[in-house]
Amino acid sequence: MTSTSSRHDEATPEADAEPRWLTPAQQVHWRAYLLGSARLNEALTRQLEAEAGLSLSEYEILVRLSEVPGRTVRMSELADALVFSRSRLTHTVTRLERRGLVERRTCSADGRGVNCVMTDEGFDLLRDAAPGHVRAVRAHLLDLLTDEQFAVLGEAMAAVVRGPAGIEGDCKGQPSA
Amino acid sequence: MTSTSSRHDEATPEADAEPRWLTPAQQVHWRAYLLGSARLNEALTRQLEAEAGLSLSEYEILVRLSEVPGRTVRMSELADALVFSRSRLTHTVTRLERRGLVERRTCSADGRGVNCVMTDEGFDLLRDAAPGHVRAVRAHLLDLLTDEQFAVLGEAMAAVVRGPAGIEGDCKGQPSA
DNA sequence: ACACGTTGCTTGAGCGTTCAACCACACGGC
DNA sequence: GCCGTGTGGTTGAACGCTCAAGCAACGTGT
Repeated sequence: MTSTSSRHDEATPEADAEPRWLTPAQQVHWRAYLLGSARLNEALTRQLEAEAGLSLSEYEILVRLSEVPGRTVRMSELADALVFSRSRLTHTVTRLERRGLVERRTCSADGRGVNCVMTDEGFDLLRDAAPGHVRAVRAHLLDLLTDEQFAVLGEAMAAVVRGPAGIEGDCKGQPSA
Repeated sequence: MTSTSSRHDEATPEADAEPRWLTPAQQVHWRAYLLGSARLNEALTRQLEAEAGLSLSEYEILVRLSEVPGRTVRMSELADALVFSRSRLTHTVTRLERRGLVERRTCSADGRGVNCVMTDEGFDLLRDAAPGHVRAVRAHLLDLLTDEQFAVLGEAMAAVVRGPAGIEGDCKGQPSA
């Protein structure tokens, strides 16, 4: 998928300074990445859904909230930290709020701002959900890799996060938008 | 996100043979993975959408079709190869068909089967779309990594695809379902 | 004090994926 | 021949995300 190769249009004559296709080896790795990341995502999503009734996004929000004193974070900060669009965060928090895991509180000191506060229920749910999630991460990723491999993977993805060197259009902050 | 750490519940007394949390280093890598894969996906999705009006799923289907003689693949094979649910494939192919990029043809030799055939239009579109996609893959992934790193990444993800050693519940075939 | 642009968040429509039925054909036993 | 089971594929509702529009409060200039 998402290829990159072509049996129809081999290496083009134009100087191969900017190669049009991937080498076979690159293709194999690229496809492995696509497949693997899809599978991993799916496995974690299912596990969380089954054991805690949470989506990954919801889980990430709860985790973030649990990490700060007061379990309170402003919507915009939350969105930036998780690299969610504001709209996405609004929708997801609305769902969490309906379930009583989180509360909205208008921000003193800035009438526009909204603070997202984790309730005790939310905290308890996260506490119960976390071990299973960690187990899943281990089972589907960590335990399958050597420490070496995992470290390289982490560094590689960190490079991806940093993004292409000179870009202006789609670098950081809001998911490009 | 998706943590794995806890400032509230340190190492539990129970033999730490099965550690409950990730080490700080592991956390860093894990978060990098989550962020990076999200970003990469987004970048590629946007690029394809903008330049060819295709989603990644649609693109993958076209690629697969373009790779076989006759540009014809049975729905179920397509689903297995791409690791799409059957339903997802049906919907996506329906959209592609409406745009004239693909045709459905009932399968001789098995009345239930349906063959998915790429039209010339579909092929032309893919041909036009591919270079831009490859460029994006390079810009957002390949060019940011050393060959070493990319190779390790590929192998690591291949291990993920293979999955946990002894599982019966959710290994291959249909996305677990 | 007031208009203006900006920032923070929400809203609703549209789209793609999932899930749970569901139909249609194939293959086996009888 | 005819049921029953299994397989291939489709359908429609629910759900989550995106996008574009909207509203409300801040801040600045005049």
